[in-house]
Amino acid sequence: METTAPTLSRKAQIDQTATALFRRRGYAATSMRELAAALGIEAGSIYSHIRSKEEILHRICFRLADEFMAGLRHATADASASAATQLRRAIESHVRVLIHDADASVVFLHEWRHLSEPALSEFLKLRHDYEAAYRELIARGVEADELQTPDPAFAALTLFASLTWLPNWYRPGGKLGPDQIAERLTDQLLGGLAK
Amino acid sequence: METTAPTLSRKAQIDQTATALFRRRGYAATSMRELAAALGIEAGSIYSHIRSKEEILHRICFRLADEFMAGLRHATADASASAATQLRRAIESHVRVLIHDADASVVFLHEWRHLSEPALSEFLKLRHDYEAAYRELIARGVEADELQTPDPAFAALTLFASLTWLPNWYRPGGKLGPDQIAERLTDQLLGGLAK
DNA sequence: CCTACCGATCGGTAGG
DNA sequence: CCTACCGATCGGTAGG
Repeated sequence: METTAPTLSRKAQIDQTATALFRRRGYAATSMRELAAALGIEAGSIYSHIRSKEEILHRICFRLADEFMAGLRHATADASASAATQLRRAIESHVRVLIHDADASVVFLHEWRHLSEPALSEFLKLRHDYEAAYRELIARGVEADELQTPDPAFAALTLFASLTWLPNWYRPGGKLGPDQIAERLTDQLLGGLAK
Repeated sequence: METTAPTLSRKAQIDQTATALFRRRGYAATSMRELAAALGIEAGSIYSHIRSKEEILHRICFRLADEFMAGLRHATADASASAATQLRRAIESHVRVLIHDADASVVFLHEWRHLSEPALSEFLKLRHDYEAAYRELIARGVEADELQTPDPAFAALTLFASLTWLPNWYRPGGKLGPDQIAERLTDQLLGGLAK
C-alpha cells in the first residue's frame, strides 16, 4: 500500500512549520534554531532551501493576500448578482480561507508589520484595496436599497473586526460551519439587512 | 508661570516610552537599547529603575486589566439598572479606556502572550472572567427580553471583535466620540436590540 | 546615570 | 544536510 499523504518538498515543510511557529510565538520571537529543531535538522541547513527568515514571512503574507484577493474576485465575478449577494459570497470566501489556512491567516493578519520595505508598502496597498472593495460592495448594496445600515463605514469596520477576530475563537468541528458563520456575519453585522 | 505638565518619574517615563515602542514594533522586536535611545540615556541605566524588560510588559498588561475591570464593576454596580443599560455602560467604559490609553490598550490586547508563567495564566484568567461577565450581561438581557439576538454567544464574539479592532481605525478628533461609538456598538452589534 | 563588560543567542555563511 | 564558525546584538550586571 502506497502512502497517500503527499510528500511536501523541504521548502514547503519549512514554510508550514514556520507558519505554525510564527502564529504561536510571533515572527520576532521565533528563532531559526527553533524552526530547525522543529524540522529535526540543524539551523544552518535551512539556508540551502531559503534565503532568509523574512523570505518565509513574505511568502506567507503574499500567498494569503493572493488567496483572499482571488476569493473576492470570484465572489464578485457575476455582474448580474446583486451587491448583497456578492457581499455574502465574498464573506463566505474570506471565512473559508481563514478556516482552511488558519495558521497562515493569523500570520497574515498580525505579523505583516515585520516585513521590510518595499514589501511592507506593497502589502499595505493590497490590504487597502481589499478593504476598499468591501466598502464599495456595502455602499452599492445600500444605494440599491438591498442593504440598510445607519453608517456604512461603521458596518464595514465591524465586519473586518469580526473577520479578524474569527481565528481567535473558531475551532474546527464546532457547531458553526463556514457557511453559517458567513450567514451570521452578513445578517447580524450588517443589521440583519439582507431584506 | 509654573509648568502645568506633571513631571513623570523616570520609571513612569520608561513605562510610557516602552508602551509606545511595544505598540509600534511589538514587544519581542523592541530592544532595551532602542528604549534607552528613545529616553536619551544608555541601556544599562534603565536597570536602576526596573528589574527586567518583562517587568515593564507585566505592569502595562495588568494595569490595563485593572482599568477594564474597574470600568466593568462600575458599570454594573447599580443593581437596579437593566441588563441592557449595564451592558451599554460597560461598553462605554471599555471604549473610553481604549481611547484614553490607546498605546497601552494595544499592548494589552496583543503583547500579553510574551508574559511568562505564572503571570500568563493570571492574565488569561482575568481576561476570561472579563469576557464571561459580558456574556452573562448579554444572557441576562436576552432573558429579560431587553435584548434580542439569534445567537447570544455569537453576539458576544462580534462585540469583542469590534472592541479589539477599534484601536486599528480610531483617530482622536474623528467624527465619532466614545459615547457615539459605544452607542453604535450596542445598537448595531447586538442587533439594534435595545428595544 | 555611565562605562565597560558578561554569557547567550541571533540570522546567516563557508566549506565540505 | 552537517560542522564550525562569523559579526552583531541581545538582556542584563558590576562598579563607580
